[in-house]
Formats: sequence, C-alpha cells, structure tokens
Amino acid sequence: MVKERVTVIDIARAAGVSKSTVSLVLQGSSLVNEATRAKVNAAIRDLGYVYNRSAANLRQSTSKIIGIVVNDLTNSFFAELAVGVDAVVQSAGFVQFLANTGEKIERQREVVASMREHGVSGLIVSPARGTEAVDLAPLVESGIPVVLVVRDIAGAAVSSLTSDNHAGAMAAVRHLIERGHQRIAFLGGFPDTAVFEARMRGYRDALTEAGIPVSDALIIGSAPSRAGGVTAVEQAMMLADRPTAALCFNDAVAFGVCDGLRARRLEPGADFAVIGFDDVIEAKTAVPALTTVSVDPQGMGQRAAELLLKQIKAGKAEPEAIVGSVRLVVRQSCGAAVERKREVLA
Amino acid sequence: MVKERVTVIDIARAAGVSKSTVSLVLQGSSLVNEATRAKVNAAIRDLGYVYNRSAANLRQSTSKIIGIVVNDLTNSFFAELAVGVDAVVQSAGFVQFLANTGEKIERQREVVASMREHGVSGLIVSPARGTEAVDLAPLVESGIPVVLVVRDIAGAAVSSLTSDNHAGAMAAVRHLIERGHQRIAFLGGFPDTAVFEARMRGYRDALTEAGIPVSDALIIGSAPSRAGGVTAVEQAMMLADRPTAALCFNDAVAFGVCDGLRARRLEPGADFAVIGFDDVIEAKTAVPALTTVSVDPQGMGQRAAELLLKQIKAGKAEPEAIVGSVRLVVRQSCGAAVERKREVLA
DNA sequence: TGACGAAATTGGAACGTTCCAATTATGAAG
DNA sequence: CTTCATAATTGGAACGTTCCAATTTCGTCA
Repeated sequence: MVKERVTVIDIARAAGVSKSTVSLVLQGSSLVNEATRAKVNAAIRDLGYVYNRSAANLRQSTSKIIGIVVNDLTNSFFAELAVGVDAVVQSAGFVQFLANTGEKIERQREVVASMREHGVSGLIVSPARGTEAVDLAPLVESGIPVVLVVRDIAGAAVSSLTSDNHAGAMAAVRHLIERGHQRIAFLGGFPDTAVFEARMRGYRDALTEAGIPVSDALIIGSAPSRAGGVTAVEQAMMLADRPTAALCFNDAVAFGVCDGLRARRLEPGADFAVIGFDDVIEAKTAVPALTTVSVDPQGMGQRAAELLLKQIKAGKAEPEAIVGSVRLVVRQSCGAAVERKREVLA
Repeated sequence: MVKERVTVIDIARAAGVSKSTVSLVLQGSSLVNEATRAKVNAAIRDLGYVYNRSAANLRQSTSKIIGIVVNDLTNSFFAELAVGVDAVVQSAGFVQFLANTGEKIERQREVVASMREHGVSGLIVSPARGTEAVDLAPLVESGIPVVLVVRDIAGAAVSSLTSDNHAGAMAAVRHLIERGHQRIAFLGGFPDTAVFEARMRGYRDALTEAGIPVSDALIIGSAPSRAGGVTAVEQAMMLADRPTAALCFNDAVAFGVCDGLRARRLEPGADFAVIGFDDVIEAKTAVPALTTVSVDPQGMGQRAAELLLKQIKAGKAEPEAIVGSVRLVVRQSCGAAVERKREVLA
C-alpha cells in the first residue's frame, strides 16, 4: 500500500529521456523541445509524480518559503495581517511558515531558529514585546532578509514597515476637539511599547496644540484587548472629572470601551465619543460603526510581503524603513450622527 | 559579507571528530561519549552552525513540518483554532505551514499541492465550502495523515474532528423555550454546508420536541460573519410575526445580530434573546456577554494537532471520526438576568 | 557533400545530512 | 597477557534534485 516515491529518474525512464531533461521541464526552461516537454509532462501526470522541494533547495540554496511570526494571532489585526501576507506570498509561489509567539520572547527565539533551520528565504516579524536589536542579530548576520512590521526595533539593521501612529492619533484627537470635547482620555495598550508611545505622543501633541492641558490621569493603560478596554473605561469613569471622549489604543480596546460604556447605561457615540485605531474589518459593521484610524492591516501585510519578496529577489538589499500613511475614517462612534444633526440645523 | 554555510563537516574538523559523530550528537544519541559531545557542541556554538533540515529530511523521509489550511483566517474562530494547533505543534518540535483559502477550492488545491511538495508529514484542514471527497483523494492515497476539522466530508477516508452541532443547537433552543420563547429564529450561515445543516436540524428537533411548529420563514441564512448577522436580523424583524429570540449560526453572526438589534433600539438580552455558537474569546467580555454553545476553538485546534501527531508517529493509522462534545454556556445575551429576577420572586 | 552554429540532450558531480556496516578503543574476566 | 563483550567512532553510500560541461542532433549555407 505504501508506494515508494516517484522521482525524476522514474519520469525520465518513462518518457525515454534523461533526468536532466526532466529537470529542465520542471523548471520551465525554454531549452527543451515542445514534443519532449509534452512527453515528460504526460509521464509526470501518469506516474503521479510530486516534486521534492527539499532535494531541490538542498542543491540550489534558495527555498520558496518565507516565515511570518506574529505576537498575537488571536487579535484580528494580526490575523488580517497574516491573511494579507499569505495572499501575495501564495501568488508568488511561496508558502509561509506561520508562528504565533503570544508575546513570549523565548518562543520567538525558538520559532525563528526553527525557521532558519528550515531554510526560509525571508522573514516577516511582528516582534514580541521587549524584543531587542541583539535578539535579531544572528538573523541579520546570516543575511536573511527581514521585514519588521507594526513594531519597529531601534538599532536593528533591518527593514521595517510601520504606520504613522503619531499623525493618526493627532488627527483623531483633533477631530474630537473640533466636536467640542475637552476632557479626552487615551485608553488601553501597554505603555512600554513603541506603538503606545507614538500614539500617546500624538494624543498629547494634539491636545497642547489646542491649548488643552494634558492630564496624566486620563492616560490609562491596559491589555490591548477587548477585555482591557472594559477595565480601562471603568477606571476612567471613576475619575472625579470624567472624560467625555476617548482615543483608544486599538480597535479591540475601543470595542471593549463601548461594552464598558453600555454596562453603565451610556450609549457610545451619543453619550461618549470613542475612536479606535487599526480599522479592523468589524469596525465598519459594528453598531455604532467605529470611527477609527485606518491602518489597513491586510494591505499592510501585502506591502510587507511585497517588500520582503523584493529584497529576496535582489539578494541583499539595504534596509528601508517605511512608515505607511494613515487616515481617520469617521463613522458613528465619535458622535458623527450628532454632527450631522447639527449640520442640518445650521 | 556573504559567509558560506557551515556544515557538519566543518564542525567535525573543528572538533576533531568525524561527521558521523557530529550527526549523532545532533540527534541526541546516547552512543556518544560525554566529553566528545561537549567538544562538538562547543564547535557548533563557535562556528554558528545552523542545522539544515532540507538535507536531513532528504535522507530520512520524514519532516518536522505539518500543514494547516483554513477556509477563513479572518474569522476569529479559525484564528483561534490555528493558535491551538500552533501551540502543540511547536512544543512537539514541529513547525506549521499555514495557508488561508478564503473558501476558494482552487486555492485550496494549490496550497495542498505546494505543501506536499515541501514534504509535510501531516495536514490539518478545515475544508473550503464545496470540497468533495475526490479533492482529497490524491492526498490520502499518498499516505499522508489528514485530519479534517470543523467540517467533515462524506466519503473521505480520513480522520475528522467535528463538534456535536446537533446536540448543541438543541440545548440552546431548549434553553430558549424554557425561558418562555415561542417564536425563535435561526439566523445566519450558508445553508449548503454540513455544519449549517446539523445546527439547523438541532434547532428544528428541539422545536418539534416542544410541540412548537417550525416556520421556514424564521430560518434565515446569510454570510457567517458579523455583517451577515446584521442583515439576517433585519430580515427577521420585517416579518409580520416577529421572533423574540434567535439561535445564531455562530458567534460572529450573533454579534452582528446584537448590532442590528441596537440599530432598531432593541437591547439584546433584555428585549430579544440571542444565543451564539462557538464561544470565541470575545463572547465572554462582550456586553451583554454572549450566551453561546461552546466548542472551544483553541482546544479543538489542540486536539486536532494531537490526533495528527499521533497518526504521524503511528505511521498509517486508520481514520477515526471524533465528534467533540459541546456545552451551552449561559451568559447575558439570552436574558439570563431576567431569569435570575424570576428566581428571586419565586 | 561538408562544415558549422544553434538547438536539444545528457552524464556525472555536488548539495548536507543520515544510516549502515565496519572498525577501533575500553574495560572486565579468565 | 589473552579474550571478549561493550562502548565509541568512523568512512562511504544514499536521498532527489540542479548545474555544468560535454555531447549529440539538426538545419542551413557554401
């Protein structure tokens, strides 16, 4: 029952040619005569041959594999990112190793090592919290192209693809201020990450730009999840001087904030303005639809993959740091409905 | 700059032993003397050797790779499933190829072929809609263990791991009936899938068991997504004889139903009972917390991975079909709060 | 007809590992 | 000091492909 492997040699025998010719056919070389090509392909079909890539990339030191490691696949943002990567990687005839680190550096080290052993020809990584440049050093020394996504790492000599978190946060807060809000909170996220840092700076800058004093009490960290959002908004509403609006660290937190608001009989959008960050698929269909800073996770995954493939093709490319632009998409959760009403009155 | 590969031979030279001994060390064989093992390991560290798995599994025809292909990674359910698989697969020293088919059979065919070429030693697949037994035939003939998850395929001679959709749906509807509901809808999901079929049958059976007539108007299909849930509930509320409760195809639909309810100023849980299916992470933290039939996606992924690894280890195992049990977890969205009140009065 | 260049094909070495059979070192027993 | 069993080590073949250099085939032109 266990049939043994069919190899190029079997094909060669069946088609009456040499294994070299078969190899040429497999690679789509133009050197081979149309008639023989047909013969070989017929033999391949008949014998049920399956190409052995391990053998191939033992000889030619280049595999058709890329690796992608994410810090939290449970978060829709990263799932969508992975989908974006997958799409372009597949069309390019590559396949992807995907690993989830769950923010654990040790696990990250392991999976990166494992991927190296498997001969990936490039790596897209959204690094776990606390990853440092030295952690990536062996990888970059080996000359494998690496693209960092979402989170950049200072001093790591690799390409990165991040989004303009500072500008996005400023745009969001400006919008809130235009709507008349003065007590604006920044909710959720781990304060020790670069992304948090950037978004929070944008938040502060927009506030001071408008002459509104920044109060540290209104900056409340939490896990960057829906549950984290609930606890963050609870904490915010215990303040003596409650906020009337919030920019949230990401969409997951924003959804949690909406949940927390409803738990206190407050209607997001009407009684309290909330803005998210990311523009996850669900943001559009939620009720109220979430106003959010769109970073287009799927598109980001695609661009990261394209950048990586470009570098793989080019051999060793010098690192480039791309920061993608970002735009505020205004929906209902920030009180746009109220605004519309106001417009009618005006 | 481009340093060439360090191989076992280099290590052997550096450590003053033969390549065979180095190989033995790499495999953790007990045949090698403690002192030489130390020497070899030192050399490995010093030279920055990285193991070449392609070469290894060219020789020994067994790789440490498994493949997982899912139909929609954008859906949290499958993302969590993948995380579960990843966890056990990683601990077993394997790595996973993950591919997303987006319900496209053609893509599925491609990725499965690609994974075969890369020599995966097993495959977990949540098949795209419309996959038939013949599509998997070449795969099973080759003797590669396959575990189907979530969706079973009639006639495919492979193992499967599904959940007891019928019993889960019955339990949910019984619960709704006990709460006094009579007009109960079944919302969302593609009607041409086995999962839909099973859940819907459970819904009907619970209804007829209680002597409540089944009305086809109350069974409304849609995409199994949040957006689909919104449209399904809209359609349901246009009915002359409106439902007062709904069992939803999955949690995503249930969230959408909640959104749609709110859009009509109806409070899920209080004004309309909704029950989901899956028990995605968010179900617990949402407001109102979602009553749902728990199938524990992450646990399911783990079990699938364990089953697959078992079969890989055993060589060729005969297929087994496991249907995981399922339980109703009662939270707020079905009006449990009301019930509690009633208990107090009694 | 012979010569020549282009087109097509080919054998063999190489990639980095594992496995087998064979060899050598070590130590215990007589 | 042999003899033997056991522990350690080793060389070489093999895995399935690609690549190179070499060879054969073919059509064209003088």
